[in-house]
Amino acid sequence: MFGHRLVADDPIGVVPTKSECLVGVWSEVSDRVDIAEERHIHGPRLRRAVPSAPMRWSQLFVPTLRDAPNDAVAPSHQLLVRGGFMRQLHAGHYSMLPLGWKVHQKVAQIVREEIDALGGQECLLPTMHPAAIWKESGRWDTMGEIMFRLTDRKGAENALSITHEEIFATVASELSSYKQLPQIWYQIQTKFRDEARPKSGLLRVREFHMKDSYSFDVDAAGLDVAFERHDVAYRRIFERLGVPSIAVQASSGAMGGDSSVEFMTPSDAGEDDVVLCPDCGYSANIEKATSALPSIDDGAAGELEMFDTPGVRTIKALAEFDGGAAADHQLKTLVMILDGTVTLVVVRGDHQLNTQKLADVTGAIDIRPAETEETVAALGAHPGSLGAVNVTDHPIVADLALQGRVNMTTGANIDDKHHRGVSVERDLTVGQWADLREVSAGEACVNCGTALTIVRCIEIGHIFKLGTKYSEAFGVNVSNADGKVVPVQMGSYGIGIGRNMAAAVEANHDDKGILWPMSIAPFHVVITLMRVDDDMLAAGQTIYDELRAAGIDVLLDDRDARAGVKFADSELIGIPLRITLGPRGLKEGNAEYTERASGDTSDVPLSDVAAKAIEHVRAALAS
RNA sequence: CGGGUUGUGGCGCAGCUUGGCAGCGCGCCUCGUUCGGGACGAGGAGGUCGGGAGUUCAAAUCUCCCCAACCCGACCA
Repeated sequence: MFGHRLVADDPIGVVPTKSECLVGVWSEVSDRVDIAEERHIHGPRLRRAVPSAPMRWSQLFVPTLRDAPNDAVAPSHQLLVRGGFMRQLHAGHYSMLPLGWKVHQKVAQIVREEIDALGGQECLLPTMHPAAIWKESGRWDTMGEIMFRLTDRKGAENALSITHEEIFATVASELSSYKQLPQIWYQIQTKFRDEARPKSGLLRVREFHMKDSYSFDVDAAGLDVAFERHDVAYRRIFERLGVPSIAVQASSGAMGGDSSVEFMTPSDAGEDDVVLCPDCGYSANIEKATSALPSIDDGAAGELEMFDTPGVRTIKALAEFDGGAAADHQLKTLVMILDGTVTLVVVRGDHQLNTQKLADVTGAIDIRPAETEETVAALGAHPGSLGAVNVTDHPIVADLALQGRVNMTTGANIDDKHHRGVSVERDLTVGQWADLREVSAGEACVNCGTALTIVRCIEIGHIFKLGTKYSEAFGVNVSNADGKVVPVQMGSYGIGIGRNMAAAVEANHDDKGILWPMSIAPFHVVITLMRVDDDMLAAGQTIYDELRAAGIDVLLDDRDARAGVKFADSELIGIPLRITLGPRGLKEGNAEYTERASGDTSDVPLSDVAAKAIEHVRAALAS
């Protein structure tokens, strides 16, 4: 009775040694005697080498599932749930189970090592912030609904951390001299973002760990160095994580600042489109990408003329209409509401507006298409007959591709009537020219003319040159070498830990399960016992001890289960190496050595198998 | 926020049309036989059928309201 309570109540690792227990109690829990003896014999040495408790699958909580939950679609989502790495609490919030947390910590540790290597100093800042600090930068208002806000008992407003530019800037306001610079500070800490639509398991969540680092330099040249160092470190991180990465030009969005680079990994589960030139290497997020357009001969500018177009409501219909015009000779007029202001956005008939580009060039925060009633109120006509000709009471933003175009056709702001002979610069009061159109696959690269491709990607990291936006808001000033007080140049750099864990699965899986890279595998090696008897346990234990002593992360599959179950589980959870001990091989003095990724299997003498695995793991980790 | 789908034991599902004992497969527990690729037999445990209200002698099933999750879109660092 007492013995059973011990098993139920005591977590692995605090089991008393045999000598501390009453004789007889332990006979009821014989497997625990093995653990106790192991700790008794090897405890001190293991404690130094590997601080964690011995890992026996029979004692591990790894709730694997034979079927994926039906609401999981992305491979990483399915496999991380099926493999017992995590469970969902509610939309966008996941509980990390022992296996999942182990991987998460390994990912975080790789990131930590690489940021340390570039001179980063780890900190930990609060996750709850007073509203005042966000009001100081202006982002209390501009961040919108993405920020979780809560009110405390005194009625004071607070925010949960979405990012930490403001908070690090307040810390940095203690900097006073260029002699203290450069500084790079970072943390690996929880972020909360009230995403409109959490999805795909860990790929888009509302609560997650991020490594965010911040650089502080006296001048732009210093910022360039910090940025470049992060660029290099990030590439190394993704390489170590086994996640293929592409660095692309990106929109800075709500971060502000001069320029930013995103790191992307190709995946159907992603949410971003990346424009790539297969020839010269041009790469940009579609929110930023441009392309070269063939020139169009419009002939000589004609006169503005209104004509009847009964029932014509679309670009396509006008192109087919007798007396109409091809789509690339039409103007598409989009009525948008930018921060409450009705704005006409004009692009070529066959082009699509990219709203992020519109946001970037106008600085607008809240952008939405106008409702039909708003459109009619503003222009006097319904969608399908809209145009910007002679409109002066609303701002007009036009795409660069329309500069110099003449003889264009567009809606006349009277239902069932259009204008032809439109000279864009003559007939439209364009307040702002900007690159607004979204690149399509097959268009020519701006650098080399090669046809561009578009690839779906997951954003796995993002680095920003912030400049002085936050240092000016928070008074982060230092004296430079000339004795002049200048605002510090800041950069910020983010990697989502859980998202990279998921991205690693997206990039490394097969029909049987996950193929973890050695660097972040929950265990490097699993020792699979085909039968759980004394001989087998003893043989497994010997190899286990050897691997543990070498610092290898090893799991002993001592479960009383059939071979197929053990094989399938170890393949599902993706342990890179498997040492199988079976009665046949044992009789001959051999173990079976299997690589998860290739499936290659060979017989290895029992006396050599641990050494082979150690060498294998070390080689994999060193690369 | 708009559109769509789905909520029934831990996971996967049937039952709902036509109201009438809450079922199946996997998993779990016990015993036995097995044991190198997700065994077999026997016995067992486990469910306020997402929640509330209503209709009815009777609701998983019909009606109304609400909630949640997922997918597409919008949005997004």
